[in-house]
Amino acid sequence: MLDRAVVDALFPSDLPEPSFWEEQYPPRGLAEGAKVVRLGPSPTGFLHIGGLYVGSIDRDIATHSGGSYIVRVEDTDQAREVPGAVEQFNKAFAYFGIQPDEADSVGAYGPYHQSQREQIYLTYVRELLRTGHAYLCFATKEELADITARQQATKLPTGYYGRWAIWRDKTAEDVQAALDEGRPYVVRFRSPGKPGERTSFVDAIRGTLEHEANRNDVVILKASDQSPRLPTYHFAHAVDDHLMRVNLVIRGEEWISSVPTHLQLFDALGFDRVEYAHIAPLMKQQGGSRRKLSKRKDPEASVEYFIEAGFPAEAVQYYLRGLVNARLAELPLAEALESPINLAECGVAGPLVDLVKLDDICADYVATLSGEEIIDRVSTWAASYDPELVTVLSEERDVALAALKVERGPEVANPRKDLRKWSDFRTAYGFFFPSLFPLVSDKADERLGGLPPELIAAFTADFADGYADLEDGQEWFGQIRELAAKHGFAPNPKELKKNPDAYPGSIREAAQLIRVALTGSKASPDLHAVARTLGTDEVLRRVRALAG
RNA sequence: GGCGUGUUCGUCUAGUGGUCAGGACGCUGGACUCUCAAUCCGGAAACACGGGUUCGAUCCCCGUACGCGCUACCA
Repeated sequence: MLDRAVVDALFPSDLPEPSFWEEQYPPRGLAEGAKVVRLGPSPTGFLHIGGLYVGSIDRDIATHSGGSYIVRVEDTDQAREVPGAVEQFNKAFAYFGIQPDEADSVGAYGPYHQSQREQIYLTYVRELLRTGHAYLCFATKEELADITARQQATKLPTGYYGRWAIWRDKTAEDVQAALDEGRPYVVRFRSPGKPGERTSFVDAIRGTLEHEANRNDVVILKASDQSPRLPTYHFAHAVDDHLMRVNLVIRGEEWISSVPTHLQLFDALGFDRVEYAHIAPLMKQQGGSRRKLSKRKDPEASVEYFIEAGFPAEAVQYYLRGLVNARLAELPLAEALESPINLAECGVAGPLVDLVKLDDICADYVATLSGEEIIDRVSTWAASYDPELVTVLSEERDVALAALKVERGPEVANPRKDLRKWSDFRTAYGFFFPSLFPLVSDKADERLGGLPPELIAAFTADFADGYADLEDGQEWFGQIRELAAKHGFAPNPKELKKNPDAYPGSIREAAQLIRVALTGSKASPDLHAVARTLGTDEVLRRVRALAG
């Protein structure tokens, strides 16, 4: 063990003692059962959907227990940091309405960026060094690589432990000599783990878990020749979660294997242990098997994907909460968003993200919205992603409202479900706006179903010439019915089926001509309603374009 | 390799020592219908495998297989 004087000389002379930080960040005095939780995103790119997933669990637990939800940016790997990532995170969380109680400049337990907590970490590193729970390691990258290679060659567990921990028991003289040479070093934790020893701990989701005790002398403070001098995740977790008075750590299940290390660290530092809850990761189907959603390979792994496409935040939240607790998926949306998440009910296997199911949920959700609400939401989305649409919506709000009245609204028993996300609006309802509608004039257009051009021309011309803007739906459609008969279409699909060669098509195909002419689509809301909304002039303009 | 963790219809899952193993999405047949969507009625579809324990196991125990994770001065 190094002399205290030697240890202290490695640190700034004005570095505070642990008691200083303990007083600065006192216990919170919260009510019994209140959970203080935190999310620790790394600013290495866009927010992963898993971050949103765990963040919504954190937010929920903190809210329902009367605790606090902290976002602490874990930027200890400065090399991997991506500029602007933190802003992206904030934007993404804001979109989904998951706001922390403490983050950045808000909260008494900050700073909330690990890179700004150097002094705090150094205090505790010095403390571990003073008490012999940690030591200086001057091993080079080459030496470490060599150790790993030899361990692998002899099928030994890899790591810095036992006889492989070459600096663990060096004499004070050797350390001093290396120091005098100015060699860079890291600080390693002196693990108390014994060979064969096992530890167990309770996970709030999985119950009692057993694991080999940690024997690795993990690095707790990175290289001495870097500034700022930052800790590894393990050490930062112990120090930050203690000082921020976090009492429940909710994180991905990839951390389960590290818990024995974390427990040793908490003990060595004299901190009370925290409760853990390890969440199964969101998965992705890959051929016959499944794997973790990857930001690089899967666009839907990034929260950006959902924001850009304009998925309704509530629907995504609802879907995610249903994955967390299946019980919530059975509840109506509003109730499910209110009903508390229960950690004990969390699944232990990683669920597959099912975009098709999400679509279904979104369609159901949007169907409950009023036309006004939809226009507002679409406009908000389009402000960032479809500027032309914003202009159209604001200049022709009345048209948009009329369009969204067709087979929609509170008085309609079974509203249309053709809107899943805000970006669907243009394709589903864009045709209502003359400025967004390209006329259909090519009779060979595949949307017209391959009918003979002369027939198309004759039928549509006839329709336009005799068109009456009738109020009654049946009467209005009578026009198509009569013309269909006149031009030789079968009166109904069954008749056509019986005698396929006798007709060019059934009334379906005939109606479809008008539909495509008016909407440019093979699928649209009720034709009569569309025509009434468009107005006679516009109907004639569109039909005549096809008549040629 | 070692350690950990997981495995019920295609997917999300409910569930129990004796159940016709339930629901939802998707798929599919039909009804309705001018189309699409919606809606309604129906259908196919699962306890990973092998041993135990037991009168009986999807459920309890042990293996095996497979998936995932950790085994970094990444988190």
